[in-house]
Amino acid sequence: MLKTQLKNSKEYQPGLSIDCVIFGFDDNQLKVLLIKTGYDDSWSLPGGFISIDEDIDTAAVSVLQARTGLMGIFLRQFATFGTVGRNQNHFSSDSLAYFGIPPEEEKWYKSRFVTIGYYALVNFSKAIPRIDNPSETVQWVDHHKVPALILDHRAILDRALETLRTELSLMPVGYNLLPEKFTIPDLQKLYETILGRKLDRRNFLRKITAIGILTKLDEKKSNVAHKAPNLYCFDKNKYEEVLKNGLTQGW
Amino acid sequence: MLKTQLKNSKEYQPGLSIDCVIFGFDDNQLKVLLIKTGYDDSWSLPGGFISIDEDIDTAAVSVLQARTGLMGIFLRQFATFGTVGRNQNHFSSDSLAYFGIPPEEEKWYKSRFVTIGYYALVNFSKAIPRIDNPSETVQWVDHHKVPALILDHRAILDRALETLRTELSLMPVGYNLLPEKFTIPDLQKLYETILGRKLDRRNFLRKITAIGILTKLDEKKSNVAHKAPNLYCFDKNKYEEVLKNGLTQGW
DNA sequence: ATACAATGTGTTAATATGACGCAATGTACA
DNA sequence: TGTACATTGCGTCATATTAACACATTGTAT
Repeated sequence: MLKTQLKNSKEYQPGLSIDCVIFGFDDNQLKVLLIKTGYDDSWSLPGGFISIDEDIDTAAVSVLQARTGLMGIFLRQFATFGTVGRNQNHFSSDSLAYFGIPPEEEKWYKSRFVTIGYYALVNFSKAIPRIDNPSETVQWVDHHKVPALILDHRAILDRALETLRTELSLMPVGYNLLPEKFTIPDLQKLYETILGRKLDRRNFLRKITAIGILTKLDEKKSNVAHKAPNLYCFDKNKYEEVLKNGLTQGW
Repeated sequence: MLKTQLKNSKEYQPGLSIDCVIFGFDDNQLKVLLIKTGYDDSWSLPGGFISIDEDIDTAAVSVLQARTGLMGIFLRQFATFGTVGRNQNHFSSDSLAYFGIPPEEEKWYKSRFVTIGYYALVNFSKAIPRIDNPSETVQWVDHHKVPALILDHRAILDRALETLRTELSLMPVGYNLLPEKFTIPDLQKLYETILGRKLDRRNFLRKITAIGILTKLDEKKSNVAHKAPNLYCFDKNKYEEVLKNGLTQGW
């Protein structure tokens, strides 16, 4: 949550931070980008502070860009977390010293923080987890196998997933999580993973194609066992159109 | 936005405020509770600051309670607003002096603020608009006739209404906006007002009763022209149940 | 060649939705 | 007093949507 930026605390909006739940899809798993600090090997969501002259949305984009190297990503604010004790006793003086925070800045870091939660959907294959501090680890983790997280990050993650599930029925989400060319079974697995339940193959195909944002390519997936599924891509124009109007149906 | 609380600024979370969009329903109109300050007759959403030792949700409850006298209300955080310039040049030194802010506190008020938006649904007949400063006016305004508002409050209001519309299909909202006993036509008018379009009478009845949260009373509305409609009330238990599971259908 | 696992397409019954018809009720006014 | 009228309550029907399932097709593995 810290090392990405390191200005003087006066240059940041006080008492306010950003935390991002960055989702990716790979190996039929919904993964989340997590960070392990070198100080105490604790895991956390990637986050950062808000420059005093920066929109909160822009700050979120910065965090995302810093961690994944990606731009123009699907990014959405979903909730703000601000119970009183949420970051109480989080930073010890030792840890701040470890992170290179000068003593006169300690008070700022130890004060009460409210955090704005954003979630992002990224194309796993294009995202490169970035480390700007060698003692940090940035890692994709299956959302079923998330370790203990600092502060209330677990609750933030849960809320993000909950939001994603709800929004899945309101808009076509796959576009942001899959590579350019993909198969319908792939897309279905993505939906099943997010929703946490099985869907009927045939009904899924009918519904997803009925939306009208998929283009069937004259190409099949290669190197697969059994029958090779057809490849599809998203029709970006129609996708934008549907995003505006919203979807009606559920899954 | 100010006068509700007036502690020393050090007792508040810096750079962070709460704004509430309080909805009520009366005279077949969806109304919003607005505040006119005595200083320059400008209108704003009721809001306040967050005590350093107070959860943000609690702060929102406080604002609501201070303005409507109501407790145990449906209150929901919907978005956080934080573009850089949103409160730039909002408070002049003159205005702060008018509000009784000592000069040494000016810097705090003039600094950049991020605001957390909450919306509330209240029973109009039970809510008593409260004025804690005689120079202020607290008033219910038809959401179609909202005057110019300060800062980005118009955008906050719009987002709140948008959220309410979406949530209307996800949960039974009427419970919080209507008096204990009400008629189906009343409830329909509420839905129509929120959604901004007409619904078919007969289909509405079918759908709303199918949810199973309404209890038909052995009583008719009195003092009405034409045929007296039956009175209903909400079944609080079933309502809670449905809230948990969520609704599927749309309107 | 044949078994197998997964894909592509079609069918059908149940349910939900939207668009109406019509009788019943209670007030207003001749 | 009784007739017009707006509004309510209940029902019908055609159509759209959904869920559940059958079957032929394809390409790999043995």
